[in-house]
Amino acid sequence: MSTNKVIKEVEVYCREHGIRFTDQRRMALEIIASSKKPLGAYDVLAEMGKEVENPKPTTVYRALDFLLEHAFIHKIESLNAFVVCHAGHSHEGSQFMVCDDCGKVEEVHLCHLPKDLKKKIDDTGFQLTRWNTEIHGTCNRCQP
Amino acid sequence: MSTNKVIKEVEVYCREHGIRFTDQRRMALEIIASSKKPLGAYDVLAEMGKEVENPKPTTVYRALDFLLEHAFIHKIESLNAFVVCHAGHSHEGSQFMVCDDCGKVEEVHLCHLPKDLKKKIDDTGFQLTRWNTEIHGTCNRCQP
DNA sequence: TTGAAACTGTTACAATATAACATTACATTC
DNA sequence: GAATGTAATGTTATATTGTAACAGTTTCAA
Repeated sequence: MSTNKVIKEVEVYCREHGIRFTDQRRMALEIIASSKKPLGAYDVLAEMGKEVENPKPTTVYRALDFLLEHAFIHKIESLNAFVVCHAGHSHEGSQFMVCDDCGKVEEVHLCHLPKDLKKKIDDTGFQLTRWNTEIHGTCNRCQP
Repeated sequence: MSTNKVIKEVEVYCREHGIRFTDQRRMALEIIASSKKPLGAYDVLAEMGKEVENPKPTTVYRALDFLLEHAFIHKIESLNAFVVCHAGHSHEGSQFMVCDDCGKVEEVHLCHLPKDLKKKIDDTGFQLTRWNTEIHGTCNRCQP
């Protein structure tokens, strides 16, 4: 999905939900959506620095928090890095394939937990709010 | 499982596999195994500081790297913290329930990926080496 | 017993993330 | 359109997490 399309969709979503999609937030999302690989917060910061004068970490983290909160982006915890969400719908869980060779990440859209895991969780009385699976390995293109 | 039992098992495993279970490694493992909650690297460092003179981050991270490599401990990526592994066998994937209230973490021992996810991965030609699922929510005890 | 590999010591620093408080913009109501 | 409350931003400083680089020591096996 093109960066423009992502931005447009988020724009619409925000308008419809009375959420403020400010310049900083838009800029951060554009940067992340344009990248082929997950970006760290300080990568985003550096990119923002090309457009505005001397942005601060706080600024970036605030924008990231906003984007995460509304699931416009996801955090890849094992990389401390962020990717745009292409799901087009909200979901409480995510799954990613992370290539340790080229660094690219692909989201797997099976937005559900396996039955036996769900059962085990329910059996313990655990009330889940969100979950995340990160699968490391080597992608198709990077194999010998 | 008691800390002592963990240590004993790891001792045996290391002896049988010709791996060196040094004092620093033992100390780090004892500290993590004794904790009811995941510990950050600097928590471990602080604990080590009670037993030896002024340990350094490098020391802790080396011990942690060793313990992770042999899967005696796991890293909870979303917390930057470490827990002992109670599986008693090696496994390429882990699943954790993380209580955002009390901070306790429980490992779920369903050491396999769901079929449909495995299929999707295989279909893309991705070669997986390891995976990790972190489930956040509220544990039984912390619910109203 | 010696040579290679693994482990440890030490110093410095890089990378990631947050706290605290002041200021500005925005939307609502009077 | 002025007053007011909330959300967003600006600014400074600092906390937390993690590595690099190189020297010294221990261990184990040939």
